[in-house]
Amino acid sequence: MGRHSCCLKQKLRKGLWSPDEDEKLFNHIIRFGVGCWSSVPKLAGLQRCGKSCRLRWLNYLRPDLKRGSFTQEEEDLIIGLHELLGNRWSQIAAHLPGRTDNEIKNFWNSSLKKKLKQRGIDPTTHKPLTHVETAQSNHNSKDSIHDNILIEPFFDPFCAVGLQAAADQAGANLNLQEPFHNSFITASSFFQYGSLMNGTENYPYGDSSSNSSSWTCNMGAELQRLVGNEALNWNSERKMEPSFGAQHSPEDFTACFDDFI
DNA sequence: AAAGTACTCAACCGCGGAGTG
DNA sequence: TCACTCCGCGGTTGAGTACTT
Repeated sequence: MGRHSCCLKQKLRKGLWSPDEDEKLFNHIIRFGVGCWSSVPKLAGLQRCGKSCRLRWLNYLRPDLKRGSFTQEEEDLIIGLHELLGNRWSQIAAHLPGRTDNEIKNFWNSSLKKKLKQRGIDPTTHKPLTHVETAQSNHNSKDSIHDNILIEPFFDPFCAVGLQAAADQAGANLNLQEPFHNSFITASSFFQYGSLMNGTENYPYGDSSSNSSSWTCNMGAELQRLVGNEALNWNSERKMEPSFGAQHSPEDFTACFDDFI
């Protein structure tokens, strides 16, 4: 097995993506879709391997990404799903529209694990820690001052995403996320939401005024509904569909894209 | 103000599974 | 069945930034 063959080639760039590279990749996928990831770098004129392009697209450039800090509802959902699914980040992400597995994984490792320890809960087993472990955890941990800091997008190909982040920051119930999604779905049918959206479109997302505690009270039943047989039948696991399908025309996307800029 | 420490998050790495010839 | 390629996932790393001393 070993290293991916595309990474063995010389002169491939690594590290952070430049805005120019982002633009090339974004424009290429707008026009032609993904197709074969291994051919994307060459066709897009990038000195990157296909894996790198895929990761950049999925974690940053995808227009359906939700930006900004995690809401209390999302936080509760992640904790509940983690209890059921463990470190299956892609499956957890499938239940959080607009969030990536990488984003959730980072959030879990940097913030949620500590929060659970502070509450006396073992983040691995979700069971109460021993008194010694709890005391140790409380002694070593501090409240993260970043918990309420909004992550501002640097390069946001869709300004609506930034608007949603602003709404989140202000705590206003502007619910920009929904029209954002609906426009993509109804105006162009461009995205293949597949399992990502099925069964999740009725979430109380975007309703920042909703009562967090009451939502949490219903979380057990909600999780059962969401996860359903997945938690019990690992053989039936679903995978996220690619965001782009070859059947969509560039014009569809461009028209849709223009609505948002 | 400077140095040290802690934290975040984008990106990479390595592995396993699926598909194909 | 085997060899190979490609894709996707989870774990890990390291640069940049924020915070503390």
